[in-house]
Amino acid sequence: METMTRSELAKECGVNIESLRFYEKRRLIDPPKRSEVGYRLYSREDAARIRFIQNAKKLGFTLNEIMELLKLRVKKTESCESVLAKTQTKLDEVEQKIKGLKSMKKVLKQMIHQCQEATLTGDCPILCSFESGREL
Amino acid sequence: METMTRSELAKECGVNIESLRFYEKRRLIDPPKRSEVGYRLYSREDAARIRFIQNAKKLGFTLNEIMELLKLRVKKTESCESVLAKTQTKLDEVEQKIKGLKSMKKVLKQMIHQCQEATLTGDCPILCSFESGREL
DNA sequence: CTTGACCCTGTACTATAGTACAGAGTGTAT
DNA sequence: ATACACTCTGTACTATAGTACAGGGTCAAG
Repeated sequence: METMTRSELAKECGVNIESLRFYEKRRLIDPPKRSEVGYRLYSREDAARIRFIQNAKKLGFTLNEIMELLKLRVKKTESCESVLAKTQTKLDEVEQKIKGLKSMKKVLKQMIHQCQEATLTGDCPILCSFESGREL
Repeated sequence: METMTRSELAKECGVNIESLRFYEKRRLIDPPKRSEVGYRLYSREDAARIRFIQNAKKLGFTLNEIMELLKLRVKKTESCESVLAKTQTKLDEVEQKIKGLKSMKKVLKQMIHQCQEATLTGDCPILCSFESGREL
């Protein structure tokens, strides 16, 4: 089975080499197998997981939230209903985020439109139409 | 003109009272007017700005990014082209985030579907179909 | 057989975004 | 007039998410 060293994995995923140890400590990735002298040997799956973490981070999830997402992995020990409920909760969160971003997108487009029409009023469209919702 | 004290604004926007001072220091809000003895007097506009900051934070923007968003406010001193370009950049970022979240949404929906079909394979759909993109 | 590039552990430092607290002044309610 | 709730400033502490470094071991090339 193909394995990677720490620096290989770090390079492939574009993360700092120390972050791998950090994610291991934070239990976002399982402790990898070790070579005879104790070198970490990462698998393709570890690489996938690291990439997932990077992506989720860019989408504004915290490491704790990412852990929850990863734990949605279907474990035979857990009831289907429980996984279903948690997944639905995450789905709702994601949909809320999309909604918020779409509203921000609308405002930015509006600004571009206004700008192109050269109607420089000094008003701030971003504030004007994005301030509303208290809960996102 | 209607004004608010620090605690009133904090309560209205659901933020910690100290965060207001913090945002002022970080120049995310303008220093508010002061009463004769030096008490901060916030305007409706300050409240809108604080709500905007809260919303943008929930969408995964850092305070620096939020500052940039707020600076898109059309200033007469700045050329229309410059504002246009910056706004377009922000728009692209927002669209990338939406794309990423939609892909995550798809996976979560897939999981719910799989769960309902009771096909508990032990595979992790989240990892399987979200690992791919290196750049988001 | 040593030199350089890698690996190990533990610990310390950094940036971001708050949050809390001390010591002092203000404002009003009884 | 004195409690109490609020404000001010400055400074210190916290959590999150890394990032760097010291002191040591490993390994492959020359």
